[in-house]
Amino acid sequence: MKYMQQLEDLVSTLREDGFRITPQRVAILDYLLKTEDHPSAEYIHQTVKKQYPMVSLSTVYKTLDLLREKKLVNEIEVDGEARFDAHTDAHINLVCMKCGKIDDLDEESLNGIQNRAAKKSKYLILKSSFELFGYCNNCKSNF
Amino acid sequence: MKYMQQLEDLVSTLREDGFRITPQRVAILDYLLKTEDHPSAEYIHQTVKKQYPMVSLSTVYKTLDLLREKKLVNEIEVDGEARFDAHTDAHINLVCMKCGKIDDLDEESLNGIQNRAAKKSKYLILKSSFELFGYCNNCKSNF
DNA sequence: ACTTTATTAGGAATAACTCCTAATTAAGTA
DNA sequence: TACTTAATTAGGAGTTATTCCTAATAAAGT
Repeated sequence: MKYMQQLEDLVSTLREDGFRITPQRVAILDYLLKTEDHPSAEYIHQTVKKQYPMVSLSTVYKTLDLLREKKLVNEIEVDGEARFDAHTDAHINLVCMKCGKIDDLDEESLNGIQNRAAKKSKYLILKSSFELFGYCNNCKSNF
Repeated sequence: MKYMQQLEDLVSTLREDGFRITPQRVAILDYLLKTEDHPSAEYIHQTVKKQYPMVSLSTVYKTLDLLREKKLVNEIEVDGEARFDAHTDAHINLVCMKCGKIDDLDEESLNGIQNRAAKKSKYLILKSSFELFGYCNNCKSNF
């Protein structure tokens, strides 16, 4: 399996940086690598608890902070809630305002736009976020 | 002044849709049209209170809801807080992670990207949000 | 001026997230 | 393998932006 390799790599990265490898951290990373969802912290907590009942919500938040800082996961804010995802290169997030799902869409031109914007504005860009909100193919039918 | 005309137009739009024109609503719209900032609800409240001391924070929120629904203002979420702006066509928001300011940058290609994404994904797109986070020209020097 | 009904003020409630601290445990060392 | 120590965790309390609730107010049509 591909994600097993990814998991090992990410764990090594953390270990090399002096972070401890705890079952909680591995479980969260493991879930994020496997899923296509863009789960919230709460949802990650509920899911990971099935395997590791003792994991606390505050540990989920702390772990997500760590993974975000190390750029191992991406965070977007939707409807007052953070949603996470292991897809870390620039892409478009399609957010369904009805069912709440988020789809990723690769778009090559984003990097160009980002570079041009950095040059024009003289900002030092550290992170980008491109979101389109609407109704997904399923949900738009029900109107 | 240009914004006076804009204000009259927006007020007419609201009135024609059957909404009442209250001093609170006018004050909030007026401020949003005049400013280059991307103020939070709290900041709008503080500012508008200087002119109309009796305006309440909950009215600010309700008015912003209304203006957002009517697409007269745009909302972006930054750092767990909503920020508002009367610039309603698709553009890039440059967010300084140090001083918190937000600059707008027009970018013609966004509409194309948006249309392509809609076609590919089969989403019905209702709103878009393009943000670049980093340090502005002033703040990046201090590192 | 009168009436109706949308709107407001103010505060209580909510929810996502952060902060705090004692207990635990990863991982280096002997 | 036992020991050490400092990072990490669990759990709950605290914070903060936002929403919700309701009696009082006022916009605007008659």
